[in-house]
Amino acid sequence: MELRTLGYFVAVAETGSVSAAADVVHVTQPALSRQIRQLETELGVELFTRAGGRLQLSAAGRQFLPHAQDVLRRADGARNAARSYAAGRLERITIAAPTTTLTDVIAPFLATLGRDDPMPTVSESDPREAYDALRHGADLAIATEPPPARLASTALAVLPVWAYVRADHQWHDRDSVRLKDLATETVLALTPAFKPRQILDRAMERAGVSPGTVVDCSNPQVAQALAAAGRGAAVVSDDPRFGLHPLEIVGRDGPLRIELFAAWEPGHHAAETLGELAARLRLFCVDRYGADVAPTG
Amino acid sequence: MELRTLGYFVAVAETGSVSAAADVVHVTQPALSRQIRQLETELGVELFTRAGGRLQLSAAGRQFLPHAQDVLRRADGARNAARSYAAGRLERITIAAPTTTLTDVIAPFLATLGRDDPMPTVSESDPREAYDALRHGADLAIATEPPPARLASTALAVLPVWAYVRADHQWHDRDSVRLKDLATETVLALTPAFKPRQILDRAMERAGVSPGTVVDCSNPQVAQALAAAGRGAAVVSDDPRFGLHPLEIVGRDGPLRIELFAAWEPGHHAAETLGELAARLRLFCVDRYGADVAPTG
DNA sequence: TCGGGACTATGCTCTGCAGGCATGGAACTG
DNA sequence: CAGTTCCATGCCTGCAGAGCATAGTCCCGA
Repeated sequence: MELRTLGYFVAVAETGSVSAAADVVHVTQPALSRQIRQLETELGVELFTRAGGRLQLSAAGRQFLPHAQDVLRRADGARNAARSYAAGRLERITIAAPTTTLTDVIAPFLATLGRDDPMPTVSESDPREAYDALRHGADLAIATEPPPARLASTALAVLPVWAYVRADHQWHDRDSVRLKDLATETVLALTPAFKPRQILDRAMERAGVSPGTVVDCSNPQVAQALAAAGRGAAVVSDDPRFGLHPLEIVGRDGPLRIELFAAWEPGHHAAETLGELAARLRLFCVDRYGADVAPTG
Repeated sequence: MELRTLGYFVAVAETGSVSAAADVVHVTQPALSRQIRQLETELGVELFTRAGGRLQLSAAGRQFLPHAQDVLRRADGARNAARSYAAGRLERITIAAPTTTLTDVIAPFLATLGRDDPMPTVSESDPREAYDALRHGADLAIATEPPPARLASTALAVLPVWAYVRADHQWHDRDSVRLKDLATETVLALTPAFKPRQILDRAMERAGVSPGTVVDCSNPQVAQALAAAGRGAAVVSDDPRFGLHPLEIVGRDGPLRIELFAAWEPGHHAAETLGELAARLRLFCVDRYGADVAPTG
């Protein structure tokens, strides 16, 4: 049973005769006649009754017909899908990103996608391995490391690393805090696996500031919750919760910032679409986070 | 693109290598390698990336994979369906019957079918052509004529032809009426296309009774409605409506009766199932109409 | 750095099957 | 009864698909 054979069967069933169907499928009547018989033998079912030199769809054939038509339709669908991939279309897109980026940036961005856009799937990835995800099912990778040169990429945004304190904190009327001042407060930092923590550590090291009390939080929400409880300053890059007051953290080279990049395989069949999507994501970041966008292309 | 080819693609995609897939689909690695390339050429899409001697599903391939799997699954479904037809199973059944039988007998019977029974479709047919319907899509035909010998068949029931009169009619305390008495009342009969009318006409002729006033009604409900309006006696075989009072009509050879038969093609792939269904329909008629069942097999 | 192993691609060959042509046979039609 | 229409069968051919042998490529470990 092959698609060709099924097509023959459907043609004969629909035209009502082998001769007529032969015209439709562009083979000769004898070839078609044989194929139909072979199909019947293979399936073990009489699809047609041969009453009086003519062919007539049998009861079994009537039941089988919709199955055959269905398979052919699906096959057509698959072919068309392939054609659309060849044309650079993307039906579904898998986006790999670290957790924080996923919830704060990607998720709200996905909400802006329209019906014509690919159906998105997201895959949480370790920030260090985000670009590797492109080799294992992801179409677009978002990460905080600059992507390797071999990938096509766009810089999406430069986001501040915030120090969040309670509204009644002594810093509640300030917009920013210097690193060495921050070191005097209990720092509710993330574990070193998180980018904001790495940035904080590096900035402290470069500024020669020795950290004061640091509490490792496994999760930005926890850090913020502790800050809301007045237990210190949460250093994260998330959006603020619990009515916390945000402060920029000023280091030796200016405010602490975390970069965001989108990257994809340049050989991806829909590389163009991916580029457009990345550009839209960048604009989305501009809208959402103001002018803090990297000019790099 | 054939089912075989799609199977090859899925095997390679799922095993992750041509060599491994070759074992699965029982062809040699070179043959498989070529088939995959041909499929890619035909579809115009790179399904795999050939990075470093190894094959890796490309983004387009990842999108295409579910399509291919779907087609294969459906094809399997079709094959299984065919197998079940070969085993005499029936997924859907089309029952042809005249209108009255359809609403009064078949419809309530269908309500008793279970989930394992075939999904029924009914087709209203002219009583004279019911058996011809077997040649044009019907699996089971119900009719009032005895079926031709070449068909497999069962007698289902013998139903009375009723004379329905209003509850305040002069006959309201009688169970039956004789033909010649009926001829003194206005007879609300069906058009001659309906079996009850034919039976009435033949019985009158045989009894040598000349009919009195006869009103042709195109439809049993109309006849009953007129009877309910006190315009005469409705002669039909339907169930009573409007609280009408039923009378058996006694002719020369006893009460007027209408027979009901089920017939099907003896060569039908599910002839056995059809026979069982007909037997159940017969039992259903017993339950519904009492002992008025023909003993014929 | 080199050799072995694992994998894919390609050249060559062969076989089986699909399809074409010619023809026979059956049934309906006028 | 001849003509037409349709399906089946025999025979032949060409091609696609599959096998075998082998070359090329990459990775890994000694």
